[in-house]
Amino acid sequence: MLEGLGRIKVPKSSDVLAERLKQEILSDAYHPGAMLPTERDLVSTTGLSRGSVREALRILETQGLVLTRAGRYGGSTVAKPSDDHLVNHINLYARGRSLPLNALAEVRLALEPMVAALAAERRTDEDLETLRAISERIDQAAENDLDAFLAENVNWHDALAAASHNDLLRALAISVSGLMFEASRLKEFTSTEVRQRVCNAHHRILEAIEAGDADRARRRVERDVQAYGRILEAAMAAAAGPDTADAA
Amino acid sequence: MLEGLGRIKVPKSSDVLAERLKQEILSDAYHPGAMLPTERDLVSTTGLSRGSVREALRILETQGLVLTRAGRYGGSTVAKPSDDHLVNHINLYARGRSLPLNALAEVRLALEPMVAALAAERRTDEDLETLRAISERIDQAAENDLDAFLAENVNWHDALAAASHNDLLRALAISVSGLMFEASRLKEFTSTEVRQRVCNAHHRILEAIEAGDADRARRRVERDVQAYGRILEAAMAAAAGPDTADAA
DNA sequence: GACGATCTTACGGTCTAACAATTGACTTGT
DNA sequence: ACAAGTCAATTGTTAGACCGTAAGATCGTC
Repeated sequence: MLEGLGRIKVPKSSDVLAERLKQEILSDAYHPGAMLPTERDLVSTTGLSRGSVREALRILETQGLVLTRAGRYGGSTVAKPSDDHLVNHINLYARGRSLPLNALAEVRLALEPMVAALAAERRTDEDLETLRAISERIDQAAENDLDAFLAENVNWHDALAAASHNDLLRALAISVSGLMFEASRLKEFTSTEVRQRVCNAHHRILEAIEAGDADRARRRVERDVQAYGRILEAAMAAAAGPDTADAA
Repeated sequence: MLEGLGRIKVPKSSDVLAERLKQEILSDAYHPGAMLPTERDLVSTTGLSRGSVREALRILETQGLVLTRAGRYGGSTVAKPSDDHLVNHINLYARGRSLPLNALAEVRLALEPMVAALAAERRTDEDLETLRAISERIDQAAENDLDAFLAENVNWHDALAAASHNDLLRALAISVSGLMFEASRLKEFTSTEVRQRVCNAHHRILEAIEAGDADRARRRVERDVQAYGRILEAAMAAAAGPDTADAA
């Protein structure tokens, strides 16, 4: 008998087409904004049906490689995968697998200090202005408006990540922070005291970034993230049941 | 005239269906492995055509939320997004935007030390065995077999990331390391001397992980990654043109 | 000549109806 | 007991038609 023959995988036609188009797109030849052939052209050149061609294009669209518009002079254009796309996929991964909170906390502890260090080195005047404005809004909301406080807190971390001027790092940091803040909102553990500590932490971090002191910014964020993780975990344990809190 | 009415966005039927199914899937009600309705059932319950239903399912499949099999008792089942899915999307983001090498290096510098620290704390005996075996194979391949060396090097970092026992961190680390090693292969800068240094670095890191010393593992990986980044960047600068090397 | 309304047309968006391929359970034969 | 063949429900794929959209082209009016 023939050996070394595993299960024979018969790929779907749309997968094959999507893969080939993907290689074309990534292979330098296509610059962002370039037009792909129309669906009907692809039908005639590939010999596939229009349904299969459309499924292939839908795959590429989901991957963020292509953008499709209707109407005359519409069609599919090559695109750069957006930050939002990457963030969405990371969120899907995390939510779909219901990752434990401590795993998220660990990743965040890896990313955010680096974000802060780079932000201290590279922040523009505009970055600083944005951060200061958000920081003020957070201070004002800390006392009475919980929703606004949480929303602005997310904005603050977004702005900080943007100031790092590293797109990939920014997307990863935003995703992970967002997931953790979502957990915070679910647990509603944010007491007035905690909010005050968050404000103070922001002030100290912003100060280091204004001074351009990368190491200080890194250390302060590291401490802040660790503290936040501990608080959240304690809140989770308490919510799960006080009698099991010491099991870990 | 009516004001406050921006551009009216008319969503595609398949997008709407995909979004609604996605919410259902993520909303606890569905556990991985559960069956979705058949395409024709979805057609009758939604009132859409089968083509639109299939496009929606293809979106979910690309997002890794669903797995579809043909044949009787086939259909779409709920799935957890796999590591491979996430790695692919990150790679698409990085390649599609042709991120600069230093951005990748920075992210790697954030992730890998944390990987090593967690690996030192959590590695099982099996993890150690795998790492030792790969390390030996790398040593053997370092002298003569460049392809094997590069391949085993990737394996080593995969195994290290796995030993951290943090799925998200592992997926992120694998992606970024993979992208950097790809760049290494393109530039073919790996001289015998560099390879020897890589081997030594691996030995020192493995030693710290065997000892369970998280801080030492973190510091050693940090130093290693920084050194690797500098070497790669120098090689890239040299390849781009010796006269522009000092411009940075 | 300028400009707004209308027409034209090339494209994606959607639907219907069918047939092919796949696959696991069921049945049958020995 | 087991192997081969049959069956049926499901996805995979195709063909053809029509609708909706949007931007250029044309025409009419001032």
